[in-house]
Amino acid sequence: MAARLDGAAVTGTARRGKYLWLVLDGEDALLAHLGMSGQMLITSPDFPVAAHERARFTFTDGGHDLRFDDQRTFGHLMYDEGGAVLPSPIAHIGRDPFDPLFDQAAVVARIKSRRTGIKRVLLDQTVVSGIGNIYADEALWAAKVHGEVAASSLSKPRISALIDAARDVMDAALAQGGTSFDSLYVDVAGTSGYFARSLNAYGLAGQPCKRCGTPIVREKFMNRSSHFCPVCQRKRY
DNA sequence: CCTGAGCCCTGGGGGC
DNA sequence: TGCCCCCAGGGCTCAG
Repeated sequence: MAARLDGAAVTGTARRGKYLWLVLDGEDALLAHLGMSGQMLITSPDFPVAAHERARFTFTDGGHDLRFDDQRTFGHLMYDEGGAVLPSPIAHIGRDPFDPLFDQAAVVARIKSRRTGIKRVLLDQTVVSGIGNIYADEALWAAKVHGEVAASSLSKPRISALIDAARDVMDAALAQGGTSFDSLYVDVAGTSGYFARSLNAYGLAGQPCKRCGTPIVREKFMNRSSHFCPVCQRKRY
């Protein structure tokens, strides 16, 4: 990878869902996924080496380095030849709700065709990308939908409203720099976001629902957690 | 097809 | 203090 990157020019940046890539010489891609704990940091060259620095990119036009830090190593970097427009390893990843070509009617129809639980579908990155565990819980809370409801049992307008809720909550989170619980979650300057203060369900087990006062419930789900209001978010309605 | 389980890792926090 | 267990913005593969 280092050999192929040597002398390459970064001519653009792109993203699809949770994947991001640097366009190299207009043709190739340096593809990255941050996993759970990855960070892309733009730093001064004399900035100290972090405990979990995995890669460092230096530039000939002076100024800053680009560093990839990752504590848990669930993140990864890949060089993809010819991947400038869409790297081949992520061809199966669906467009995210911020993509200008995101076809909401088509996504709604595809979700409607699934009989599994709606939260599982929201997290399926081949259907709609970019939604993770936090924003799935927040979108479900906002749209008053229980995550275990069969996707096929929801009406198309309700599914569409759920996607709108996911887009809205991610938009609001972006405006505040994201959801940071600790120093693992930072932007390229190492700054934490403030959206954790605005959460309505995620991580709030036992605390009163901000709509109805009923304590938020936490349940195990796919080796993770789901948080929801047992009154606002009905399994049947 | 769909689903759940397991796994890839490190580190922080709580209970004993 | 040490030890153990649980937990963490994710996603892949595999068996059934």
